[in-house]
Amino acid sequence: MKIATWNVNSLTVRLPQVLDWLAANPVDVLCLQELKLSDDKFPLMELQAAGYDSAVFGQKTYNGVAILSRTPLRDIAKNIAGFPDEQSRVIAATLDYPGGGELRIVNGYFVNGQEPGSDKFAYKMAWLTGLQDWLRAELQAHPKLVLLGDFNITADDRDSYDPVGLRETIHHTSAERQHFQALLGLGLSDAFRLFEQPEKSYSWWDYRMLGFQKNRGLRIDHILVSDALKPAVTACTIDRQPRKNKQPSDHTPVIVALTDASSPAP
DNA sequence: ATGACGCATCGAATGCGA
Repeated sequence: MKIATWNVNSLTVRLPQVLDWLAANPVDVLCLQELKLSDDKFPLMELQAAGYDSAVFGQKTYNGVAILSRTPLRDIAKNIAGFPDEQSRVIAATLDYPGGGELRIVNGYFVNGQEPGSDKFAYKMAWLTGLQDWLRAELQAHPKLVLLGDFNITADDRDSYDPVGLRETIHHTSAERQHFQALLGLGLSDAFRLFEQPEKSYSWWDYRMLGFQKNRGLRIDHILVSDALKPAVTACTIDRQPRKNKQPSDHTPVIVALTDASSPAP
């Protein structure tokens, strides 16, 4: 099965591209971030016609997340239990795992943080701590779990086009990277780094200054798989194609492939 | 240090993203 994440930067603008992408890439699950629309504006029917059930946690103007799935979603949870939040940043759901048992999907639009030392950065730190505490329990309840989305964190220097020039700036600070490592410490693995990857692989490029054309990007969209799922991961790739569209999102999809069998292939 | 680009907000200029 295949699971993907994509920050679409306004689903209103990007819906045609999402439908085109799903037609060309019929993944089982697609997690979206930055819907920038309220639940009543969510294109439920269009996605249903494309074969996807949706769990939605929208918000007007900012944030907003959704999980699209070819099979029914249940036990939908919104935001981080125990961390009161005005902003719609997390949605979780459970589905049947083709190999047996069930699979928990946790889709997050992590806080940007703007600038170290700012109030927004403090919010990012608190949010990350809240996420970690909640995920510990989620992993207990759901051993087969995928945490994915727009993390707004580069895991290490390989994830940045300019790790030296941008050292300790937003998305590059040690504080953020320590939080990323803490998530791995819960029993999660960065699926992308389980495989050999091209150098300078990124998932986001600034709209300005020909960022994409010059490949001045960051890898900040991640897919983390739990220990129970790790043996089943067969590939993790970034699809740069949608970034070449007219009127693209500044992010592009990341996809993970899992074997359908509950035990790894020989 | 600022702006560059795109999206959202009622109607223009500003906030925000990363």
